[in-house]
Amino acid sequence: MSPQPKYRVVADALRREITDGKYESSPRLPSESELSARFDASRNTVRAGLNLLVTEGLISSSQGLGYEVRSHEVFELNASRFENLSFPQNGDAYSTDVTAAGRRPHQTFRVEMLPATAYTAARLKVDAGSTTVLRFCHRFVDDVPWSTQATYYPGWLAEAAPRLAEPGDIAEGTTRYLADREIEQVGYFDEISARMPTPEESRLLEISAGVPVMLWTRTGYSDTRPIRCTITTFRGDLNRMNYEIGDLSGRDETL
Amino acid sequence: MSPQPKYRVVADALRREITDGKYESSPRLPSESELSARFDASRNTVRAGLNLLVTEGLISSSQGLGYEVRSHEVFELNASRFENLSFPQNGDAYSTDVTAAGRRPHQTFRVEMLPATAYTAARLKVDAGSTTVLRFCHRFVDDVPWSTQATYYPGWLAEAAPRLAEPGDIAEGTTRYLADREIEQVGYFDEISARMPTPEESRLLEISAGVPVMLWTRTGYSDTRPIRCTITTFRGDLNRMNYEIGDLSGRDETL
DNA sequence: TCACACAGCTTGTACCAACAAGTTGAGCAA
DNA sequence: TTGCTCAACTTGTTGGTACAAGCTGTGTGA
Repeated sequence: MSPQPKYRVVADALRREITDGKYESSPRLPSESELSARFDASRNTVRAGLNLLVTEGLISSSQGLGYEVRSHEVFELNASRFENLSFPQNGDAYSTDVTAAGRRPHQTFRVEMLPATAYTAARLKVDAGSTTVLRFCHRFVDDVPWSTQATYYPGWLAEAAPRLAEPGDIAEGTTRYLADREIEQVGYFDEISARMPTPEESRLLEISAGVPVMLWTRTGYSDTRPIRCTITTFRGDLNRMNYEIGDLSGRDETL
Repeated sequence: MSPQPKYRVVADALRREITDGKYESSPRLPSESELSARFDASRNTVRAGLNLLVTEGLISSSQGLGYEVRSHEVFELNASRFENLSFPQNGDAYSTDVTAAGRRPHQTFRVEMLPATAYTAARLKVDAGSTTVLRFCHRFVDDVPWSTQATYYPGWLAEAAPRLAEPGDIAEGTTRYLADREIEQVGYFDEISARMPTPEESRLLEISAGVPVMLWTRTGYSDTRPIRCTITTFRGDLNRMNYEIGDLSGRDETL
């Protein structure tokens, strides 16, 4: 027999109750002192158990209010819809998607000139430290922070298309603007990874403990070289990315 | 002035030192008692700060040894490579990929009959609770648990292709086996999400605190309906998924 | 030389105490 | 009725103590 630590017993019992649906009617958990009495454990031990569930993303706590079972509502994100002239994705896709879902979109926007990091330099095939243009979006759904999107353009492209580096919005969309300068995106390379958020990301996305972020890096190519690199950061618990590949005539959309 | 809690001060200072590369030569952090003296804080407070970094995935601890900065080594996973007759992916792709990377692959395998969950039923377009065949793989790289892969086949398909439900391996690969029975996969639909692991997943993948899992669900379709649903679970910190879309002649592979 | 015990380090678990700070509702005062 | 104060709850922070348990090197005994 290896006796489980008491705080794990607490966590396991509560996790079981949660997955069994005990808190579906009212998501509020018993208070620390109630649990302390129930499990004959000190408040610290109960807190250790609760903290385990928090880092698992199962519950969240707020001072003065107590612990609650977290509810997810997943947002679908179709990533294989090709971005091109007839189907621009820049910003508009986000607005239309969110509006279509009956939610209210909102975003802030800024433009910066930055030296390329190792990560962006490798993808844009420019020297690390060379100048890049960053167009940065902070997006909200119903005033809840949803994602950040940082698109980096290589310096040579900003010279050929100077409005990229200007602070204002580009009304016709960057894809169209670039195409008018004979730079067309014909393919892209997507990378997806997940990790725990940095403090900066936690702040921007208002992420509490136990929620990972998904990182989606899309490098866009002309027929000869990379022309942009978009890094999108999502809350992992609220988003699901989709790719459609091949012939999907056997699929109807009523998932 | 809003004075930061002391444990956050500890976490911020150590996080800063880590990102500045102070522990690159030797990943070992000072002991709790040393940090306690340095920050003039109790051991409990220092532990709270360290725990924050653990849940952020930055460090890990082991009893008797101390705290260490975690190192990542990312494994690339090309998901857009189409699985079909000329390019089967079943199991073989994993082995060849891992071997190509100079690592040693190893996997365990089992077959089960299971009632469909809401999740698999919706994707396979069968009734929840109806019988499905699960073919389950637990995969290791250099004896480190790497991923689990659960492929569910609908009951009607298992009747048409009985070897799916038999415990043994299918030497020619399931894709070929199904094609010989005139069931060909012509398209698939991928869904990717991230969350913190369940205790079961932590156990199977030997995941410590602060590491999310990536869930990759691939539903394969024949020209008329879904024929399988594969749910792959990865360690988020060790894997990156890639998709190539469109014309990538402008991309060379030396990323 | 070799094997084992043990001291001295590390983190893990568990308890106690006290106060700070956020939330809510009761109840009083205008 | 309206608005405010405040008590009573909640979790958050910080300190303390004690012992368990894992790891490593020293040194003793065979």
